[in-house]
Amino acid sequence: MINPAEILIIDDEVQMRKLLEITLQSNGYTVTLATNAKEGLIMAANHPPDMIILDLGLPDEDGHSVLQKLREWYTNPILILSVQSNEEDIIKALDSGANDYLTKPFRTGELLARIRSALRDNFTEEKNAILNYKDLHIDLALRLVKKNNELIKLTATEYTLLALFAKNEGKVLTHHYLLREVWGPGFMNQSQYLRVFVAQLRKKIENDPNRPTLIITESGVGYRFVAGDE
Amino acid sequence: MINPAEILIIDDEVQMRKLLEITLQSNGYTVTLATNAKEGLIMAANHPPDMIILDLGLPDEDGHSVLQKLREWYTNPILILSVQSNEEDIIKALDSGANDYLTKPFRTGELLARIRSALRDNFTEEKNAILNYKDLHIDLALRLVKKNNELIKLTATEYTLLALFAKNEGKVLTHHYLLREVWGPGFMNQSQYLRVFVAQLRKKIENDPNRPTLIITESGVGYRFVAGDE
DNA sequence: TGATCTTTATAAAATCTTTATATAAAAAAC
DNA sequence: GTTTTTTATATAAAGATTTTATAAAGATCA
Repeated sequence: MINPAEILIIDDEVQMRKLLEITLQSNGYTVTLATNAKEGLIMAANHPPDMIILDLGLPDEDGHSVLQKLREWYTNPILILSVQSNEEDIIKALDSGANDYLTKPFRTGELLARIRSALRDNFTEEKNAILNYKDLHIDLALRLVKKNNELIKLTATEYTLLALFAKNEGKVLTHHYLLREVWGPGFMNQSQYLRVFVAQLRKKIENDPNRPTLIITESGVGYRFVAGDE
Repeated sequence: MINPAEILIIDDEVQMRKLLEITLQSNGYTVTLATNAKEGLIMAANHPPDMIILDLGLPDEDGHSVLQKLREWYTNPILILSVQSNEEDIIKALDSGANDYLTKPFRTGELLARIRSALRDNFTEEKNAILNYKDLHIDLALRLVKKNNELIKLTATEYTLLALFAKNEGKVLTHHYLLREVWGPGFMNQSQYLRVFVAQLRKKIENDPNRPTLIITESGVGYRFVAGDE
């Protein structure tokens, strides 16, 4: 995961908070903690996390009420933790907008799996990367390239090549590597393809195609996409 | 609920099937039944439901394997039912793309609440939906399309395709994706269907079908529906 | 029967591949 | 160090191929 998901935990028990914090952090998540309903609502509002884990048994306010207040505006997943295992509580929580409901004590592995499941949809799409280099914008989700806010029309191959460059900003990519990734393993000695398509890309994205600043030639090796100025 | 959600149940036990069928039907869902893995996969492919309830203990194929095969193309919620309550099974299923996991015996009310929760996200989109692009109005609830306030007559397939485009405004949708969503996974290389129906749609919704501005061709990749000008 | 979907045929457009040639960079020779 | 030779790169443009658009005929379904 490139950007670790941020998870807000709202729970009043010290031990449970500690357990969750350690478990989630050691699995790569960024964790923020709230010890009661009021604090939790404020923290969620100030800096909306990617997911909330909410204990229903809070000292200062009924958990169901907290859930409802959150759902008035918060759209990311909410997972409920509770000692209550009676059906009414579960139904009420799920119908108030909770995405999942786990009863304490729970198994850590299962909790983590349910978190992954809940985050899966929201996370694959959202943080899907819009790359910005100088006046060049590459939206990988929309498959769109803009220069100075003007749409640039690229063919399928040109786009694949540019996206590959942009995802490896700063790195030298060898001819072999580029040919294999874009055209397939059977084309690894068709260096001429690469020259033709790099020239076409430069014509479309460079300010002065004769003096390229984005796609740099590394003679005898390959090409390098750079964002740094000059 | 205006259009009742269609739920496919894949379970080999007669009693369980009957219980689920009656419970779900009496709650307004449309239910289809499969008694084994093979049948379930075929039914899901032929007519993709809004949700699948999958029993992991099927006689003819391992449930985890069925889940993986479904997730290769099926994007709506999948809820797992199983007698297995061991952690490995739960984690494996959730990480393979299941949205929820319930162990038998389960409480009916909780099952229904979890179904509502799973369907909620997928279904709320459809309710609120009147999409306006330029002089084009698409009412997803009423299945109506207007251009310059005049009703446009679309066939079922044309409408499904246009609605899919409109829901993904700006994104490039690949041939495979469009064919799978509109015709089903068995039609993924019938690109000609797509060309025929895109041409028909353009004739009906574009100002100048020869110079389309709404449905843009991305040669070699797919099509893109755009609302932004030019 | 009439509407819709599927298939076939063909023209047009877009893209990819190849060729040719000019230019630039690196290596070798002096 | 300078010049020559060799090798690598850039680019336009022609040719080949693939992809797309569209009409229209045939099949299917209610």
